[in-house]
Amino acid sequence: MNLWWIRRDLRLRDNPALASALAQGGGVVPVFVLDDNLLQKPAQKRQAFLFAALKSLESELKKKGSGLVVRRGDPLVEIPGLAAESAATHVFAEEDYSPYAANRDAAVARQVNLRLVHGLGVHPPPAVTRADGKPYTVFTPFSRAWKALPFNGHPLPAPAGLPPLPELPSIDLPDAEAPAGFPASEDEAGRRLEGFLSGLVSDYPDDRNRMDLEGTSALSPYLRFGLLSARSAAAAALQAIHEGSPDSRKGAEVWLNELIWREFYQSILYHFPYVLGTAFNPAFRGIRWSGDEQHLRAWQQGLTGYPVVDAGMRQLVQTGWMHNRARMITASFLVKDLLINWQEGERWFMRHLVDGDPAANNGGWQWTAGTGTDAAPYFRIFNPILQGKKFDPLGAYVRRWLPELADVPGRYIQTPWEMPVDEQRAAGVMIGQGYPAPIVDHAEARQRALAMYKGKRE
DNA sequence: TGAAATGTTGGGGCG
DNA sequence: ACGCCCCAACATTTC
Repeated sequence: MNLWWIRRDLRLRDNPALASALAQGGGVVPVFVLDDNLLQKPAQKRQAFLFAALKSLESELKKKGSGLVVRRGDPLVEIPGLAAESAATHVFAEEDYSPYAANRDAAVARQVNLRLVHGLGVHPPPAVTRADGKPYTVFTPFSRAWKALPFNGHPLPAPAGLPPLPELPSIDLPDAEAPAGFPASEDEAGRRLEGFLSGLVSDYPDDRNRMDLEGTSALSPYLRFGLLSARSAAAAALQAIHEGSPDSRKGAEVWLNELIWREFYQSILYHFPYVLGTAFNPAFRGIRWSGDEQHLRAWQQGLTGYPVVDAGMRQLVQTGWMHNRARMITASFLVKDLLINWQEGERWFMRHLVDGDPAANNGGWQWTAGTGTDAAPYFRIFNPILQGKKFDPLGAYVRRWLPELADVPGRYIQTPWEMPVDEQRAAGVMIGQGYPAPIVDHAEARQRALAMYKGKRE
């Protein structure tokens, strides 16, 4: 008997861990451990997505003649325990590169015959390194090396049937509904991928930045929990690049780059696990960040007075997802305008994002803060007003998430504090009451940030 | 995957 | 006709 220990590979298609367990012969027990260490962390929407996805996976497993064993507790106890109960000789699992996962797996491997199989990304981190074996710390050369590696582009099919599941104790999955807008099934992930690559992708290079449109693939939660494999996504992108129309070819090229960014940050976390605790670049470790609790709370609640920032933050808390452009704008605002430690933002995002992934989230925050690999230069400071005008030209995104500004005329939608009082009255919102005045002046904040960072540089 | 400050150019109004 | 000024539009530099 073998265990297929499921962690963030909730799929039957293109699942190398499952395929290896099947190839081993002698039967497979699919198991998921509800890890108390992880479930303690506040991340309601993400957990709801996970539970719903598990429910869906369980029913797919049953259709194939198997089932799912669910345990709750510490994997260091539960996995060896189940291996003993089921007389399993091997435990197969998809390798996960976060420090927590790596330590957990090393500890489990001391007790059972654990076979870690690569499947989280397209290429395992050690495969994408420089000629001297050292990791890349700049994206462009990393992506060049990534693209140069052989990739056959043929994801594994789902197994036609599975060996029956022996009688084993299992607990019920927690009841949870997937967050609105993200039905949690492998089929849904496949449909989205196909739909995206046959439609939206041709306008992706421009539309992906438009916060008022749905121009992105919205696949992040599915990739996060492996309802869709990175290999399947990359294979489909490459197919569009080779066979699509000129527009969809270009779009797929840009989108593939986003997949590579994901893998770049996985590789960074693999090679430099300390980034979860401190700045990648030592020059920026001594910064004295602001401890202004009111500013932090205003940012978290979407009450900064800058409409695009607030729209993004409310979209996050209400839906568990935020448009990528808005992620950059809100992150820049926390770090550069409020001078609050990027780690506060990292934590808040992890708490609310359905797609929250330590590697990508940390990479994104350190990029914004200018403290990371291939980071934005410290003087790159987003102007929330200009960003709003450029990427939400009609103000539709702002109005959608800030109902109190619904009737503000277009010329003031990114700068409502400039509205004359009679216009405020006409729009049904008084600045300072129904919607806050800006909590900082962006021009002043920019000067403060430049001075602060300049002092810290080298 | 930035924005502001500064520099340059050229058309048009005007005496 | 000509020179001057203003300023929009674009380019380059700087943070």
